[in-house]
Amino acid sequence: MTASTTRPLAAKTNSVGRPIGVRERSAQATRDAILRAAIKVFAKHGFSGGSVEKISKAAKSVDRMIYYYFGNKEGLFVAVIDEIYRRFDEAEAGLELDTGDPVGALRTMIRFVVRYYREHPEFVSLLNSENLHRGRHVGRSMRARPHASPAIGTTERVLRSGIDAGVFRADVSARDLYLLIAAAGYFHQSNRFTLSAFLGEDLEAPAALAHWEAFVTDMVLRGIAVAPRTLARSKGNTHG
Amino acid sequence: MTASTTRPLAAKTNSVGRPIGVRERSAQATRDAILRAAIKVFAKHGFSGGSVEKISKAAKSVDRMIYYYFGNKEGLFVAVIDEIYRRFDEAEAGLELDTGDPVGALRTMIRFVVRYYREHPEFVSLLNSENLHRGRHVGRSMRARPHASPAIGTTERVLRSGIDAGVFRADVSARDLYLLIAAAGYFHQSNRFTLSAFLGEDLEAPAALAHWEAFVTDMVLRGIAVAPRTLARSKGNTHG
Amino acid sequence: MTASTTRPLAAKTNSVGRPIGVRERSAQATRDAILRAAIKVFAKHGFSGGSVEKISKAAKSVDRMIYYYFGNKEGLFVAVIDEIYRRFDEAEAGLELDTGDPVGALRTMIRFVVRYYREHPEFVSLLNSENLHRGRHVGRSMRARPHASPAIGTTERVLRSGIDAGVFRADVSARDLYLLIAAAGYFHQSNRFTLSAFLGEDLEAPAALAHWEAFVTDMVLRGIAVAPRTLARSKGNTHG
Amino acid sequence: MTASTTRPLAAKTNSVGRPIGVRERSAQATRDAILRAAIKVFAKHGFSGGSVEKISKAAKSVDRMIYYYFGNKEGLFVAVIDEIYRRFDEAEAGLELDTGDPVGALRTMIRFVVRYYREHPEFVSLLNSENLHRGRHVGRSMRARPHASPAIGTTERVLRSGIDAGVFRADVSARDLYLLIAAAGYFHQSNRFTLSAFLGEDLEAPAALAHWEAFVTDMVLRGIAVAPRTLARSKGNTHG
DNA sequence: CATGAATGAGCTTTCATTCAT
DNA sequence: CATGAATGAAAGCTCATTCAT
Repeated sequence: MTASTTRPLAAKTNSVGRPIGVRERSAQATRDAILRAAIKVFAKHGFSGGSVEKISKAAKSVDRMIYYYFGNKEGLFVAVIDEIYRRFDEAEAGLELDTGDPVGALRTMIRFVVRYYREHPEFVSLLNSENLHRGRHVGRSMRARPHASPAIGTTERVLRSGIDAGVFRADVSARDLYLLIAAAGYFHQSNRFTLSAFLGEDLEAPAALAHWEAFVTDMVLRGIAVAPRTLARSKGNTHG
Repeated sequence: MTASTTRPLAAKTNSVGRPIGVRERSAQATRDAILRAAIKVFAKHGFSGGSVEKISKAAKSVDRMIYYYFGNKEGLFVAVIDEIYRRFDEAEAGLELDTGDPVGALRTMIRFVVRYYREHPEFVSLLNSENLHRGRHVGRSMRARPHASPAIGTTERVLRSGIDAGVFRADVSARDLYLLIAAAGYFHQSNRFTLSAFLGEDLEAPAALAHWEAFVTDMVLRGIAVAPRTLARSKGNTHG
Repeated sequence: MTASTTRPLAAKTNSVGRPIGVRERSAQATRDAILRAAIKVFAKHGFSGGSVEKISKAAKSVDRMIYYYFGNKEGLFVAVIDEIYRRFDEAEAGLELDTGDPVGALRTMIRFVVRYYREHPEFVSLLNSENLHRGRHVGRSMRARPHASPAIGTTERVLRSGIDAGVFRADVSARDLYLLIAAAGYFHQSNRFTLSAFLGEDLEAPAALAHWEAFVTDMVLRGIAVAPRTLARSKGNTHG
Repeated sequence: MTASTTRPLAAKTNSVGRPIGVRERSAQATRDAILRAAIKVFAKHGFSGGSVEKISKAAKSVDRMIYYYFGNKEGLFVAVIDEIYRRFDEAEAGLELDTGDPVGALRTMIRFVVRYYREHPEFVSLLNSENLHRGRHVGRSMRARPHASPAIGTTERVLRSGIDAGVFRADVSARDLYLLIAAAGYFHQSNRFTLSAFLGEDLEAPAALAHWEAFVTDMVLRGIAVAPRTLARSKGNTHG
């Protein structure tokens, strides 16, 4: 079909060449397809770079449907942020932690976080986009959400079990602990490209990930272990 | 090594060494103004969102000059990435570390990194943008740069002095150590908006920063301290 | 065969055959106005010189609509080429030729070609533009078109009738004959400005056209006439 | 050299990377290089599409020099038109024609014209550009030139020798004859792309050219041959 | 419920050209 | 004689969005 047909080129569908199943698709399916496409596109190009057209094309729908279901581009982005948090919470809820083994449970926890970021690069990328926009959208979707994150609750339980068992220090907050774990996993994934250039090695290699996971686990466990003698609190306390 | 790496913006001679005339200095000033404006605008809006017009306006110049000096938007972004790395390296080089006091030196190092990110949000934001684009630009400016970063070199020296003094473990690499410190500082700054919503508290408050810096310092120092008894290596080794 | 080839601009139904509403007719009208304006503007300024803005203004529309209906400037040019060929074929199809009078029919044919070029300078100019661009666009619209042109088919019929009547040579191909006629008409029109300067006379004057038409007709008829003695085949054959 | 150097990217030369010989080149050599480059670029892209930058780059010089030597883009185009006519006249002047053999001389003449166009596509293309612009530039360069073209003078001599020898008709003007020959050669070359699509065969193939040259020669010679009985002058005079 | 048509503002980039030595 | 710096205008094109059924 050439440019000289009656139908405009920019139209995504027409009565002859419409992508299969668009009309037949239920409303919910269309909405879902758009949401999924938006996650991909926004993750790849950012909020500004992810155009409405790219998304509608990726969803095999048309621009107009985005406005129909999400109001506007920003509304769609809010839905995207909401959805990726939902997915993360869902995955986290599936974690099986043995509180009878606090160290093992913490290892599992660390492994989960580090790997979740790695396996869901769109989560990391989208959070970066959201932070670029100063959290403008997250406020809108988080309002209905309990402020304390489930993940911190989980960390809290693990930490407490360790304290109770006498293997973890009592003066560490779950919040701080979780943030440090998240930071380690997040940074390694989020900055993998600049770091790879910076370090001259490929952080995406599986071995690099395994090494990092082991290192982080080691450092965190040492950091919260009950220490026979406190070394680090003040400068020069144990030596000299 | 590129020209802007070796020659700071304030350079007073041109590439042939001839003393600069009025016109030429204004040329350099125009270029510098554009670069500085670009850093601000790209940091605030990302690469896609940071329009050429916004930049030229902020630089009190015109669009055309950006193409004259940097070829295109992407060339400007490359120059921006180059410049922010240069600034970081420069700041890092100014660090005065007493290798006679390894713990103190490491504290200083951590404080520097955490605070640099906090005080240079554009650095963090721009690195995020660059990673969104899969490091497309960093390769162009980093190619001539020695792979090992100065910061890791510094970390290496501090770490070694501690090992020599018998206070730091010998089985930790400077690379890993530096990455963990960077991760902690970076994540706290980069994700401050989503984390603030997530945690229901303002991570930008000075107290929040001080708390985080103290926590990270504590955890890192404990993590690399020589431990009388190894606790964390394998699950349930000392306590079961 | 493309839509605009089969369906003239005045088509009153859309591609699904549904009678058109007010809005849809206006859509078709917009598209037609753009196409007509594009023919004029591209003919006058060439492809590069014919700006999208000039066209949209001439069509009393806006730039954006050109992209809506034709994708981009090149797509519009493809549609233009398509349309002018369609018009030529249409005009040619309207020719009434008496095969009972081969010489007369050929005269008519020559007159038609020479005058069509003269009366449709945009056709000539646009073909020149298309050839400047190495036929990049014609391929896109011609692919579905039968390779032999209708005009050559017509020439073939006239030629054969003359051969059958014993007045035209049998060893001349319709293709070559048509090309020579076209060349004569085309060149006189296409190069009228440089030729006018070159010859010091105005080729656009009606008398100049009439003279040229007569000369070409005479030369062509002599060229294909059955000759009692072959004169021109080889150098010095009959007259030495 | 990266974008962050002091020198602008858009500059074509600088003190380090200047193309060899630019400064050392004599003024005349620079002018010639620009003129040659302009011929190529204008021939390929037309007047509008041939940008000053493309030309200066192709000439391994800088934009500014074009203004220095030719005033502006239009002045350069005038010089280009002037130059290609000069070259054609020069080539034509080199033709050796035996007036003792009028038919052979005319064959040579036809061969020269057809082949010159083929071997100098830039000539054809540039004349098309000039005609697109309604001969705006040719007037400026032709003013000093004698109006009658050398080629027509040559044709005149050949024609007269044939008339004197009794082999060519006396009622054909050199002007008309030359125009027909030129038309045939020009059209075949100029429109080779659209014709190739139109006819479904490649007019650029050497065989196609040879065939065309033979056909044109045959038709022209038949057309101007003294005919024992006039056939073509008026409709139906010899038949029926 | 769904969609074709339309749009104004903005985007990045290139244009031919002049300024000021 | 030659050239680096600068520039306003315009180029082609994409943007998110609304209109009108």
